[in-house]
Amino acid sequence: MVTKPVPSQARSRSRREALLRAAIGVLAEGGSKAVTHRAVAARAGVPLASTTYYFKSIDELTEEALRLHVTERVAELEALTAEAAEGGRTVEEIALRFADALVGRSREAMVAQFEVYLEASRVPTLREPVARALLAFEELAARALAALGARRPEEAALAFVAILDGFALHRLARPLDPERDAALLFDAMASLFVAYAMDEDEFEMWRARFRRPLAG
Amino acid sequence: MVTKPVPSQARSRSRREALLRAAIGVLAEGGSKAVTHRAVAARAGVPLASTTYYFKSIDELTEEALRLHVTERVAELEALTAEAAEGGRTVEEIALRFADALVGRSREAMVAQFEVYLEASRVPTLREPVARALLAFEELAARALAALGARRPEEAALAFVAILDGFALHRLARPLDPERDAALLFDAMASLFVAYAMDEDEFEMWRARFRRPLAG
DNA sequence: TCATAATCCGTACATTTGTACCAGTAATCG
DNA sequence: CGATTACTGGTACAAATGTACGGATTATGA
Repeated sequence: MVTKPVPSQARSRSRREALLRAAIGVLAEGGSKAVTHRAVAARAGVPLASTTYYFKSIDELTEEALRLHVTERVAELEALTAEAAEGGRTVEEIALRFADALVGRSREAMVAQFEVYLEASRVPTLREPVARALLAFEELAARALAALGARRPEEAALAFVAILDGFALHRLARPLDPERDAALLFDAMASLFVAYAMDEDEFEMWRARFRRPLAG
Repeated sequence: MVTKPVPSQARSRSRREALLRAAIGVLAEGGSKAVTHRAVAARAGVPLASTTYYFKSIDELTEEALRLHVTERVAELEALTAEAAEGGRTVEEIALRFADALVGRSREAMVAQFEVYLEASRVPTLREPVARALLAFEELAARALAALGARRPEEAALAFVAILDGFALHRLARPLDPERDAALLFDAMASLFVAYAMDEDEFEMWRARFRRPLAG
């Protein structure tokens, strides 16, 4: 049994998946130190031995769970991208949908996503799916920005995704009033829209104001 | 020995601190599951028993290490805030210093900071120092923005800190070319500056462009 | 200087955890 | 239907880990 094949029986496949989802849940609740065979098995409602039957080690289980999580994220986002491309919506609407898809998830899902980011900085195998996920996020933003004639839409897209993740991370670390938080995020997104929609000359003109020294 | 007092001897205090710093290092390298008594003691170069002598449990050790980390961060930032308030600098210079202080740290320090954010979403004791740290970051940004006559400087500051942390998080998860990354971040910060420096009316005028529907 | 408290550190031990084992059951395929 | 394979799940056990213990050493203060 050098490499474990994908289970052939339906019930078995669903068990395997249940284990992966349980692992995400445990991770979000208690952090990576809480992800043990026993905790995952208990949450998935399967016997302990199932975990070692389906996965070579606990690390492999965790890693595959994280991969599944980002892969599903990408699929969602790709569906949304296709929908946005149909046209007939305002940028603001798209921005809201976009923010919601990226950052309007359950606390659990957001914690898991950020755990993936951090884990990717340590585990090379996770970098590729994480990079794909970020790219999918950015592509959606870039598409909307390009349709608007924004300056450097691909680069602006990086800024959008960054500010969304930044807000989400801060919200986890320091919860604010949800309505205020949403309003602030929306305002920040609108601001980015405005600045990136200018052409280079216009932008440079505004920017010159910030090259002057400040009075203390 | 219900509560452990602060050590009275100098050597002892420095050992205790060495343990806390070692814990941060271990955490950044291997995640929270790597933070064990033995790993921390080995990294700090002290015997295993020191860890239980100074700390009631491994969780307490971890938590205090994280608290120390954010507290030091706040102190750095407060020093920088004072320096920025002296005047005679351009906003761009301040922005660069600000970005550097927040996000230009070692990979290790950044990973640790984000681990704190996630841990704060689970451990209530961490919320207060994390909130103080975020506030310190935001205050520095708000001060510069206010000096510039920016619209709603406190709210704009939230956006700045969010975009900085977002970029930093993405950089960890998916390293880009460092020069390109820095240029993108700088451009994004400049864009936010521009948008938040407009007055409400001007901003609304620009924003109207984004209320129109998009062509697919 | 002496007594008392603080600190040190090797070691022991119970608990938790990862992982292997294997007898049994269910599915699959010829 | 029979045999072969896939899966199940209880249990065992070695390794890692958290934590306690207690005697040796060092600082502190009267």
